[in-house]
Parts: sequence; C-alpha cells; structure tokens
Amino acid sequence: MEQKWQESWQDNKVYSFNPESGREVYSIDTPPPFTSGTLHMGHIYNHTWIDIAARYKRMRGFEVYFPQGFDCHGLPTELKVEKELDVKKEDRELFISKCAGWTEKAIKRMKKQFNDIGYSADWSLTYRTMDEDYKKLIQETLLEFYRKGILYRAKHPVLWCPRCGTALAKAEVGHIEKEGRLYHIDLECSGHKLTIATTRPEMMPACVGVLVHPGDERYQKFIGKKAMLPVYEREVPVLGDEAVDVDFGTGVVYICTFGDEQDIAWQKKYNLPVIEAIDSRGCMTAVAGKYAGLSIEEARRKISEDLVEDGHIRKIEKLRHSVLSHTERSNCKTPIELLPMQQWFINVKDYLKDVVDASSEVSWYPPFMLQRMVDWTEAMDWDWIISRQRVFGTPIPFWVCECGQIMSAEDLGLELPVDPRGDVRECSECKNTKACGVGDVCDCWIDSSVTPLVIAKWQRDDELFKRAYPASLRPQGYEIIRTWAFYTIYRCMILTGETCFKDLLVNGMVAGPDGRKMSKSLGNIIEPEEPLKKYCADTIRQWAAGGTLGDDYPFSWEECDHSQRFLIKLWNISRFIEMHLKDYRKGDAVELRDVDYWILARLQNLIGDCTRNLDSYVYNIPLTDIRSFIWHDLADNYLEMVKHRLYKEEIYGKDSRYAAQYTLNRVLETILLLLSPFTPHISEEIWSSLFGGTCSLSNWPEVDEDLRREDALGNGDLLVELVSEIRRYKSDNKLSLGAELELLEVQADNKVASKLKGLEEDLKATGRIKDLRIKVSDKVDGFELEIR
RNA sequence: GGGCUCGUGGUCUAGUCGGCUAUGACGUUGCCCUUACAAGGCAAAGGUCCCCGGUUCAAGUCCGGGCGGGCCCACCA
Repeated sequence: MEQKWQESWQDNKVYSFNPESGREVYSIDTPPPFTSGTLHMGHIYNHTWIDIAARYKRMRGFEVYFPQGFDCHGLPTELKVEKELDVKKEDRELFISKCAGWTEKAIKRMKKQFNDIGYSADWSLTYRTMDEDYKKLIQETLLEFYRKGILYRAKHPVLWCPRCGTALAKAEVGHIEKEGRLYHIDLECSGHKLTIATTRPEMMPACVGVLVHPGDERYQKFIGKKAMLPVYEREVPVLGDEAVDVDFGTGVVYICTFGDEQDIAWQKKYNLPVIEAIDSRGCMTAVAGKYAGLSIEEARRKISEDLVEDGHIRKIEKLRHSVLSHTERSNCKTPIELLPMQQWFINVKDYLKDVVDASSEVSWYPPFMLQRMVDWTEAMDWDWIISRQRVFGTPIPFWVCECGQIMSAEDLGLELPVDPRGDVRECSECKNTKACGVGDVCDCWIDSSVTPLVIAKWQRDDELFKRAYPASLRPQGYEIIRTWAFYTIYRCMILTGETCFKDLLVNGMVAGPDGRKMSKSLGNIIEPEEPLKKYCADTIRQWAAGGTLGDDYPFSWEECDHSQRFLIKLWNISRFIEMHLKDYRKGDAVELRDVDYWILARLQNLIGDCTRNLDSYVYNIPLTDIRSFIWHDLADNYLEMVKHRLYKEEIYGKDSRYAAQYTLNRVLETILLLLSPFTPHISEEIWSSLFGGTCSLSNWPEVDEDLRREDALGNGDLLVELVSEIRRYKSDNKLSLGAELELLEVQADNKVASKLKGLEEDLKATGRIKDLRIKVSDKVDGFELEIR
C-alpha cells in the first residue's frame, strides 16, 4: 500500500508549500544530487534524514519549504554522451543539448527513486542547475563578484589534470599513496659533484635553481655558486633555504617550475625565471629538447635511462610517497601538474576570517564538525580557480580582448544568461574586433554553492526571501564540508552579508555490510534497488534513521529484517486494537485503572524524549525508544494485561472496558503520530482506517503533564515484574502461558502491598490464577512468591 | 606529522549530569500456539566496557599516558 500513499501525497499535493498559511517557514537547503542517473545508498540515507526532519517540522506547525534540486553539470555526463551517444564535444550546441537530454532522463529516474522512499519534497519547487533561470542567477552572482573586485583573471600556476584537460580547485584534488622512485642525480658544481634527489627527473628542463639548507655543513660551500645541469648543459644558482629538509634524500633539492607548491613559493621568493616544460595534454614542451612531445611517464623513463647511461645517476631508490591527484568528483586519479595558465579566480584568501566567523554562527550537528570547516579554512592558501575547460556547464559571462581588456556581459548591455563561447566583439579599449567570449565554463561548485539563494528566490521574490532565508536547515555529508558548505557560506555571505543557514546537519558515509567503505574493489557495494526490492520503504527508512550524527554507518540486512518485522508487529497490534474499538465512542467520562495510567505515563515520557531528540536531529534513539515501547510495553505487557477487560465485560464491567478502549485509542493515536516521520506509509494507512484525516499533517503530540504520574509508573512496573515471575514459573515448568495456576501467594512488605491494591484483578486475570492471596509481612523486603 | 572521531557479549549498538545488577538488536540454546501476531511469545547462556595510571565514597562515563581503527588535512622535493 506504500505506492498508493505515495501517489496520493503527490496527486493531492499534500506537502505543497503554502505561502498563505501564515505559519513560520522552515526551509531546507537540500543537497542537489549530481545527476548520475541513479541514487546510491548514501542518498537514501541522507535524504531519509532530511525527510524525517521535514515531516517532523511539519507536524510541529511549521510551513515547511522543502525543494529538491539537481546538480546537472559535470564531466561524467560529458563522458557518457561522448561514449554512448557518440557526439563530439567540438559540435558544441548539439553536444550540450544531448547532455541536457541525457540529464532530463536521469532526473526522471532519480525523482522516482526519491518518491519510492516516501520523500515529501514539493516537486513544484525543483531547480536544475542546467536551467536557463539557474544559469542566469549564477551569472548575476559572478558579475556581482566582478563588480566587487573579487572575481579576477590571472596567469598563475593552476592545478591541472592532463587527462581531463582542465584546471581544478584545491577541493577537487587529494593525495594518493604510490610506489615511486627517488633518483639521485649528480650535478657539476665548481669542480665537485652536487647530488640532488628527485622523484621527477623529467622536470629537469624546468629546473631554475638548486637549494640546500644553510646550516648543512656538507653543502654550505656551494651556496652562491652555480650548478651545471646534465643533458641541458645549463647553469642554475645554488641557494640556501631553511625550508630544505636535510634528512630527506641527499639534502639537496632542485626547484622546477612547477613540481609542487613549494616550488611556487621558492620561485617567488628568489624571483627565479619560470620555464614551462609540460603542456596541457601532459606532454613535454619544446624546452625539453629531445624529450619534447613525450608524455610525462615516457619522458621520465627516457631521461632516467639517458642519465644512467651518461653516469649522472648515483642511485635510484624505491620510495612510497603521496602523489597529488585528481581525486574528487571523478575516478580519474591522474597525477596533477602545476601549470601556469590564464584562469578565472575568486578571491577567498582575503575573506577567510569572515568565513570562519560565519561558520561559527551556524549550529552544527554534531558540533565538532565545525572544527573541520575551521581547519580547512585556516589552511587555505590559494584563491578559488573557478574556470573549467569543459563544455556542459555554466558559461563565464566575459569577453577578453587580445589587448588584455575584459568586458562583462553587463558592459556589453547583454541580458543574462549569455553563452559567450565563440562570440567575438569589438573591444571597448582598442576598438579592434578581437574580444573573444570566454570558452571556459564554471566549476560545478559555482552552480551549487548558492542554493540557499536559489531556493529562497533571491532578487526574485522579496516576500519569500524574507521568510525562507537564511535556510533553517542545511543537511549534508562531511565529505563536502570543504566544498559545498565552505563555498556556500562564503558566497552567500558576500552576496547578502548574512550567514546562509541556521542549522547544519552533518551525516556520515554509508559503509558496506562488512563495515568497510563501499567500493568496487571490495565488492561490497549495495545499490538501493536491492533492498528496495526486498523490503518496503518504511523498512529502509528505519535502517536509515538508525545512523548517528556525523558517523559512518554500515548498511545492514539484519537491521532491515528487524525493521520489517516491527512493521508486521505494528500491523497486528493495530488490528487487535481496531477490533476492540469497533464500538468505542469518544468523549464519555472515563475512569482509568492503574495499568491504564501506567502505559499512559510511559507514553508521556516517550513523547518528551522523542521531542527532545528530534529537536536536535537525533533519530536513532527516538526510533529505538518508540519501537521498544510498542513492542514491549504495549504489546507484550499492556495488551496482555487488559485482554480480560476487553473480552469479558460481563465480569469486569462496562466502565473498565471503556477505560481500556480509551487508553488503547489514545496510545495508538499517539504512537502513529510519533512514528509518522519515520514510517509515514504504515502510519497513514492505519491512521486513515481508524481515525480519518491525514496523520502526517496532524499536530505532533504534546506531553500531558497530568498523566506523567510517578505512582502509576511504579505500580505498573510492579505488575510487569509479577507477571514476568509468573511467566518464568510457567516457562520453567513447561506450561503454556494460558495454563491456569491453582494458587499465587504473595508475601509483601507494606509498600508493595499498598501498591498491589489496585492491581489484584489484573494480576489474577493476566496470570490465570484461581486463588490469589496477598499477605502483608515485615519479614520480606519487597515481595516473595509461592506459586502452585 | 597535525586535527577530529571511535574502541561496550560472536556481530552491530544505547548509555545524558560520574550513581544501584551495563541497553537493545542480530545470532545461539530451551520452552510455549497466549480468543492480534509462530515473520510470534516466554526464558537462558554469553562482558577484563581496548590497556595502564590518576581524580572520587563511587569511573563504561572525568583527567593524563599508551595501543588500535576510521575520516580529514599536511606532506618527503
């Protein structure tokens, strides 16, 4: 029946945002998944949390603003279109339309998957980063950054992926540990051998200096001299610098433009020339002489062979080291080169303190995740390279003339969005028709890092913006704190002067059933189709709710089994209750018994605990508590202890039966409400047949303090304990639980005896006892039983 | 190397402000069809709470040190 409810929710627009309701808006800045064509378990996990939050807040009386967008641009789509549809990038317009078409289909599939788990987003609010409106807004923000002087174009060594043929941001690269070689190469220096150690001999043509530590006695004498490079017969200065590690390799390092970030720092510090030895395809340039045109790996092999042959190599040792590689949002893993290139940048370095301040204003769940943001921000030493040499992306709205003049779409009086690629304009400076539209597109994070503005309709709908910005909640995984969270906080702060969200809910990653990170090589990947085929959505949702804030969480078939069994149990409980509520009429005067007060008191505690936890985005504990209450307190104990009152009105009286009905009705009503955010389908199904109306739009239950009676808790617990003793006796004596007992004699102290006064009837009936005797005795502590 | 985080029966897990016999699930074993449910119920076995030290009347919990995972960052050219 889940599909029935999903369709009903969608068709009747049950969860549509209503700006007229007058309720306080609770807006959710949901993560737009990349449109790969399918959701993975991580999405199921994360978005179930989001949906629980949305459903809970709705029941708490908020007007929940719950859009779901899609992040469309990206290299994987380009690669798929090239391969599957055999369309070439060079045919730009066709290529882009094919990418868009492919993405449309992907979104359709992914949207269905969202609906399959009972996702309560308002699909009329969906945004897609490839839409014209969306690109328009992105370009507006870029122009604003340009006007503020934060967006600039410059030639600078950039992180370059030779395989993907594009510049990358720091956040897109990481280190991969690899087995490499450390080459010890002799250089000639005033009649002596000076031996450098390097992992990259192919960088030799770009060598512009040799460095030693100024305190290193072995090499002090060389400082200020010139060293002769083998093969190239070129002299470079020998310099002394504190940053050289005397213990690594030979303690002599050669600096090349550019081998790593340290080279950039040294080149700047000593004002050394820049030699570009590697081109954008990852091949050696003309300066490499006889190695020109070779790939990096070929050149490395070749030059090391030549150096060995000529006797310049003293030693080659194996070395495990980390290689900067293209690791994020791509399975490319190609080593990164640092190439000086004209690129577009956004100045972040001058705003890092503001980002830290803004991040600190956000309430982080769990709080320690703030530290990750602070660490990342404080370690940031590069501006953000936003240009990508790709095709399917948001174009950068500028024209650059050969003379160096830059003109924005605004300068040209053009309406956004624009696609300047291939467009040539007259330069406003030199008046030549040589201003070419920028051929690059934006980094995907440029698209996605203004989602709080997009959803709140920034500069489009001031009324909505006032109510929906800052977003109430930003849910996301910890792996994109340094990207999505960082960039969003930064850009929205620049654009609005405000921190863009109030609460930041951080989830961990979904691990495989073996507890290890899901990966192809471990063969432990679970696709959502698999569990969704076997279990229903309310089951998967319970699994997802079991995760803890910020922690990685394994997928578990056992947990699904248990969750599924719980649903069946709940179904049977409600069937039982429904059966006994057929003739129940609400509103008559009710005289509750001790056991009734007991279950109702426990229910009040449950409501309080659940509310407290859900308010701080903790889901695993309340779900466990609710399930335990239903299974054990309600089903195992309460139901068994009131059956006699329900079935035998002629013995126990009409009032007693009515009190039990009243209690059952109230308990069932409340637990369905508590469960609704977690298991909306079954809650709705039972609710609709028993109570009418829409469970998930009802008010969240409030604690009734009058029912929170300590004495009722104590009395009920005593009854549970006694019943448990009787069950143990029957179990030990291989009797069925329905077997009648001749005698139960309770020796009780005064305290227990007085508690038992209101429980005798229930004890006798539940235990099937013919003769119940209670004797007050000061010899016992609590109670002692004699059973026959 | 730095930061964060975790370590609880065979496996996973709860444990707030230190407080009685350490929670629950899965699995295992025995028994039982209880006028909702055998996809159930009742019960049993199973623990040096990673180790060492400290604070305290009292430590799984707080502090210090160590060991071992995980994640992030930085790197060694």
